[in-house]
Amino acid sequence: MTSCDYPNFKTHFSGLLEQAARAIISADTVLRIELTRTKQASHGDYSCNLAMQLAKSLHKNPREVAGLLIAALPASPHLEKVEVAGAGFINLFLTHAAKQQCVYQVLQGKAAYGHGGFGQGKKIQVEFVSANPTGPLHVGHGRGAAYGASLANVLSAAGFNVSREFYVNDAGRQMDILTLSTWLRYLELNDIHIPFPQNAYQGSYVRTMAQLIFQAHTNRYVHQPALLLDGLPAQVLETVVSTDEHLDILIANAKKILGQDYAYFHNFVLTEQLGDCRNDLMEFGVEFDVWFSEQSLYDNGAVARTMQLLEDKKYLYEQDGAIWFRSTDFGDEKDRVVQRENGQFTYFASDIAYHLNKFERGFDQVINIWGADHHGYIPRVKGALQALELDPSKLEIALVQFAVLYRDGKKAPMSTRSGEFVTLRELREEVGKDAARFFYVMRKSDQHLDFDLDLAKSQSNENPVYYVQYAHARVCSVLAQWDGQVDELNSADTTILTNPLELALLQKLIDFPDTVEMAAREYSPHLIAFYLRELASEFHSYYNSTRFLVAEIPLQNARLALIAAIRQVLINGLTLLGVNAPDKM
RNA sequence: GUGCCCGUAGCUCAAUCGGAUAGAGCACCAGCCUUCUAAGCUGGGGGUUACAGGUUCGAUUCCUGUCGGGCACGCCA
Repeated sequence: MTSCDYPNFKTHFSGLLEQAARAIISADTVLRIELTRTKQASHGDYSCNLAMQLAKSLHKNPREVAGLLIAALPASPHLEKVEVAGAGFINLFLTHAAKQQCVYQVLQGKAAYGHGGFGQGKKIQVEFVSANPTGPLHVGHGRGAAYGASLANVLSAAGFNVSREFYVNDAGRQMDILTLSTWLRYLELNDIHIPFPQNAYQGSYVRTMAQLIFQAHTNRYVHQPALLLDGLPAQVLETVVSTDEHLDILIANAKKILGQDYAYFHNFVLTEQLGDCRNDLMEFGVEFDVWFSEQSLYDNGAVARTMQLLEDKKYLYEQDGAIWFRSTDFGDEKDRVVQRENGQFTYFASDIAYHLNKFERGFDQVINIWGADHHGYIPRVKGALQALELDPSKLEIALVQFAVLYRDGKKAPMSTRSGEFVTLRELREEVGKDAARFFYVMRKSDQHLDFDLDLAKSQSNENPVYYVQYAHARVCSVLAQWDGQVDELNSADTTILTNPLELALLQKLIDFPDTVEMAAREYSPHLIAFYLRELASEFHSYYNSTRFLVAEIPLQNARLALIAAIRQVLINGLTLLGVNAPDKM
């Protein structure tokens, strides 16, 4: 059987219902055919509420409309029967043959089963993580990484041409603070002790970087540290409290004192942190097509050009020595500074240039995955796009709530600056990549995630990923004990598969491509995780109720074909989530 | 204070742009291994979907208000 003989049933039945509807309504009526999978077997396999939608405009009751629609419904070889039920639902029943043939679709489709053409090859960019390279990734970044990577996989499977991008904030003040922090720690190693500002980077990795530089260069970068405190009020030496101004003075002094060597420190810490980040993500199964440098937007003049564009369109003005963008023209609460009094561009300025650059690259859709704490930033970015006469609807911003950590039943503190945080690397080492990846996408991304570290570390069966992986391992075990090749199962007679458990499993396999499409449409990879749990659950029930390796060869082959197909779909789904499917557990 | 998000079983969460009797997991109770992996299965109890109104054939979903929680309100990124 070829794929054109075997349709997507949702699409197939939607088409039939549309034809039926056209026969009883006027041509200009807008139709929205909604076909949903039923929850109860007695309601058939697919259900449609079209009759209820049309009842009002036709001045007939919904059940009567449903009757008319069914009467006008073209015949289909895949349709066992159609019924009117409840308030006017049209319930469609698939033939057993249609379900049974799905096994061949899966076994022949292999890794491609579930992939579809919903995306029509459109170019879509997913930008995610984009963490400041100022320290290790923590578990909050981990969620964005897991969500973004899974979403990108899902979109790709659904037929989009996906580009995964990491925006490297290598130009900002935070990098200067990290550079300063590292130099201060380096000076300490040379027995020069300058009070370490409270709001500088406290993490031990800063000392580690200082150590590396010290080991390679001893006191080469000591210079004149006494000048570092120039311009600082005397009392800062007496107190640990430090302000932004304090840091800015230290940074400016450090640049002056170090001269060319400042660039060495800056480059060293950037390279070190970015490399660490990249390795961390790679080990987490998260890879990017593009690492986009913020600094490059300054180096190639993009920021200046973008500011000039806004200036030409009269969206910029000067006040209090700074340059402001009129974001209130586009619904923002207040106008925003793009160039500070000291001449420095803000993060927002380069971000406008970055988004202009994204649009110039010709994506049909751009998705930014941000931590939910950045939601207030959305209106100004969308406003900037409008100011540049770009279509804001092409930019989708998916907010990911931070994971809230619990340790010993209490919230664990998480702050990059204070150094009190659980890193993504620690999490991976403790619970494993698979559990972490699955755990992260078990919840809808815009919901808070309570991450119980003790539970996640427990390596017990409470980790839901084991349940799905175990189903896969069980199929592998059975097939290993059978002395045949899976390819032989393509000729199995699946019409023997008629018990309710088997029919439900067959329907579940049919659902997979629809689930992938839905996950892509809704930017919701968690649907894949839920689907996999359900498929695994139905398989485990089947496993416990039915013996596969039986004497009757046709029956055995039919059952083995089914579980081989289940295994394939488990693999395909787990792959979308970046989770391994081990043969043995 | 203003804006955005959220409130579903004891706990953590689903519920396909408004659909049929609101579903899972964990926890709890009772069962199932001389048979392909018990990291499994079967059965059971558990709900006024925060609260009060509104919209309609139908509301966990949309609107208004109240209460409770989170986040954001920088010339940080």
